[in-house]
Amino acid sequence: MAKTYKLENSLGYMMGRAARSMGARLNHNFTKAGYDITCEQWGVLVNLWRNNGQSQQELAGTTCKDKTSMTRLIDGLERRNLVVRTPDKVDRRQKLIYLTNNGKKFQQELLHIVEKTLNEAQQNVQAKDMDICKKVLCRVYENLTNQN
Amino acid sequence: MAKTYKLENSLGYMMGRAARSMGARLNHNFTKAGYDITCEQWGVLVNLWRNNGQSQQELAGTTCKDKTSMTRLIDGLERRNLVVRTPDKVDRRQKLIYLTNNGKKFQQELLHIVEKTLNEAQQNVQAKDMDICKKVLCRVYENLTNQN
DNA sequence: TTCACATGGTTGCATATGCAACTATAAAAC
DNA sequence: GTTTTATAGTTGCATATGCAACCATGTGAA
Repeated sequence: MAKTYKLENSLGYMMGRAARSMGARLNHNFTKAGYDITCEQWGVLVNLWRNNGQSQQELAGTTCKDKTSMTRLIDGLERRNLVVRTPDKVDRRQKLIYLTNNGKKFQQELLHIVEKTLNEAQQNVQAKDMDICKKVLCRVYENLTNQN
Repeated sequence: MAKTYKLENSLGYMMGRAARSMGARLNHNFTKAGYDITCEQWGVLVNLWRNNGQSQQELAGTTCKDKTSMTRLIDGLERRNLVVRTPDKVDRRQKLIYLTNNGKKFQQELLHIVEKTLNEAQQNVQAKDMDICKKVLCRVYENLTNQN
């Protein structure tokens, strides 16, 4: 409270800046490797590779996004022929999202690009410091979502 | 490399999630207090409070944004009568951005909201862990901008 | 002096996000 | 069984971001 506020040293500024540079680098590495895909779309695909055929709400939950965002991410993935929407026969409100053959095919290559990008990002960072950083980020998220 | 990739434990995912929740909470707290302003616009205002009359490029530099983003942030700030664009008489390519009286007026109140939000975010986080987290975030940003 | 190049800013297009309002369907209440 | 309420998804509007193309102005070289 007594300390002067400095934007460049503010948590929000530093998180936003680092997250933005990370997403940009990943997008860049995808593009460079010839994949027309974004880092956010990647997050959806990861979930589907582990558990194919989820509803949009489930995907929104596991990727921590709004259902509106998910609608549009899936629009994009469908346009790229990576997933398809299938109406659920039991609950006809739901649409289940399935990977296409195209969407299944690139799993390993994309994973490799992601790991390469993570290595770029984590250069000269000690593993224990990274662990602490992740714990703090996780706590910050919890603090701000459990409406305190 | 040998470890399995888990999205929920991935640096990019955790940074993005925390940054997004932070921005959302700040926007929410601004709105709740009756201010029609966003967290990104706040970043520009902070810079102007410290140094009024910067060019758009300068502002883009200090807030780590693209000049296109800055054009549109300033569009928004101008619509809200918080800043004005003034053509520079020396270098007529530049436009210098000045706070209006309106933009100067709310500095203290907005700062108070930001500090309150930071306190919400940092609950139950030890100061030394937060320092480590910020150092890591800073390093990650550096790793990804100095095109390694 | 003129031409090439660099710089500051804007615009168009694409992606991403969130809120509010809407439609359709399901489930609960009566 | 009908009415009410909840849930899944979409759409419109607003903000934010980045790339490429563009215009205007400044600068340096021939």
